[in-house]
Order: sequence, then C-alpha cells, then structure tokens
Amino acid sequence: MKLLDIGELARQSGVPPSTLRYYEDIGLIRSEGRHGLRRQYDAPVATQLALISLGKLAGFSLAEMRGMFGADGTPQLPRTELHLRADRLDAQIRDLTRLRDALRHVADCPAETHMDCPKFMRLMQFATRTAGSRRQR
Amino acid sequence: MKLLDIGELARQSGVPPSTLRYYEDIGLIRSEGRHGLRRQYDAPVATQLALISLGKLAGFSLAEMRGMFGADGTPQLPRTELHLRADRLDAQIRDLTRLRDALRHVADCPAETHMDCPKFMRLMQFATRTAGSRRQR
DNA sequence: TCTTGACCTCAAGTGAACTTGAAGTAGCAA
DNA sequence: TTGCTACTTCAAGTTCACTTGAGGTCAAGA
Repeated sequence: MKLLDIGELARQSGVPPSTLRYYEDIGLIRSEGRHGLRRQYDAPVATQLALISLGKLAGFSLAEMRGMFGADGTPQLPRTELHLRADRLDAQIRDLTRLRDALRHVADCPAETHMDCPKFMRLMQFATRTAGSRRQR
Repeated sequence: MKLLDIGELARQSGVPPSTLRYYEDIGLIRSEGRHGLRRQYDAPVATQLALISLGKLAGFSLAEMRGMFGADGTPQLPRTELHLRADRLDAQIRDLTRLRDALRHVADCPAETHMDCPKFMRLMQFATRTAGSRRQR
C-alpha cells in the first residue's frame, strides 16, 4: 500500500501538518509509520479528513468523531447510530433552510417592518420554538 | 412598549442570564433599561436570540452577527450581503445533505468495503473537493 | 423593618481546537 | 561532507464562547 508523507497529505487535504499531528495526538487519525522522522499516512486518511471536515460543519466535536472510522477511513458505527446521526442532520438541514429562506425574504420583502409581515413571522416561529433547545457546540 | 426582565427573557429563550449579559458586553444585543439593577429587554430581542441561535448553527461567529440586527431584531444588512449569506447557506446545506446521504448509505449498503462501492465513492468525491477549502469555525 | 432571592460587577477560569516557538534531526542534493 | 529543508517533540500560548465565584445591591413580600 502506497504511503503519503505528512507534507503531501497536508497539501492534498488542505489540513496543516500541525493539525494532522494534533489529530493523531487525540486519536482521531492514525499514521502508519515513519520515513526517517516523518509520519506516513495511508491513502484512506484523506477520505477520513474530508469526512471530519464535513462532520465539523455538521457540529460534531472531534471527540465525537474519534472512533467513528474504520481502517478504510469510512464510518464504522452501528446502523442505528448512523441513522440517528442522519436524522439529526435532517433537523439541522431544515433549520438552515429556514434561516436561508428568512434571509432571502428579508432581502426581498418590501414591508417596512418585518415584524408586521406574516410571511416573516411564520418563518420566525420555528426559530423561537427551536432556540435554546438546540444542542450547542 | 412592554419590557422583559432578564430572568423572564432567559426563561422564554432558554439562554442563561450570564450569556445574555455576555452578549450585551460584546455588543450583540441591547437592553433598554433597568428595573433597580435588573436589565430590561425589548420584546424583539427574543426574535434576535432565535436568529443568533440559528446563526451559530450555520457557523456564523458572534462577532460576525454583531451589527447584523436592526432595532426590531430582524437582520439589517444590504440586500447583496443577505443574498451572499443565503448562498453560503445553500452551499452548507448541500454539503450536509451529502454527508447525510453518505451516512445513510453506509448504514444500508451491504458492500463489504465502501471504498469499492461506486455510489459511496461518488458521495465522497465532493467531500474531497470541498475539504480544506471550507471556512473553519 | 427585615429577609430573601434574583439580580449586579469584575476578574478569573474552562474547554475545544488549534497554533507557535524553541531546540533538535533525518534525508537528499551539491 | 555539508547544507538545506521539512520535518520532529514538548510546552506554552491563542481564540472563541461562555461560566463561575466573590462580594455587593435592590425591590418586594412577611
């Protein structure tokens, strides 16, 4: 199996070497060996880094993602857990969609005050419902 | 205009008083006066807090959100800026949707290794493209 | 009037996710 | 063999978003 030098992986993935070392320290990724002093990585680590970057976007902490990946860099979790996380993503996607709609509405609605616009208020209702009950990062 | 005591706003919004004070310190929200020592808030602050909570979910920093709101608690930004942020949200929504699809796929796909499954690899391509070029929080 | 409780200020502490700096080292090209 | 460069370790520093703690204050109810 072809191994990647840490510098090469950093260039390919856009993740700085210091961060790769940090991720390894906390057990999020693994290096396969050294060339001299330099860490060498398996190719699937690149896939894993891509998933980690998305996971961060989705609000997973690094601790949450530790242990989520198998040897091939793909998620290795029980089915139910995967579906549960997918469901949480669905909720987040819904929220973001409404925030987007609200922003676009505010941009385009000619009403002088949005608080009097029924469409805006409808978009805002869910926000008031969800605010605070949301998991924080 | 009816004013809310900080405790009441905290109960309604789910945002602790310490956080409300902190938000005021950094200029993210405004209180309208005091009842004795206690901060009093305008009702629209509740809407604003809901939007802040969603904004955090969307990856905006508190500093970015400072100054985004007008007196009525609704976003007060130039049209182009609002559309730009909506566009960024669209991109984020697309990414999260694909992450969700990838998770569901991994949960349900019977292939012994996902690296050999064309559907998974297709889902992963975008991730490799986007990783690293993404704004960090 | 006195007590209670929820607020007040200000400074310091916390946890997550990294980054930076100092001092050292290994491989490769000249 | 000598440099150069990109890595190495380890500890400490940084930023963000809060929270906590100590010591103080005010309004309302008993």
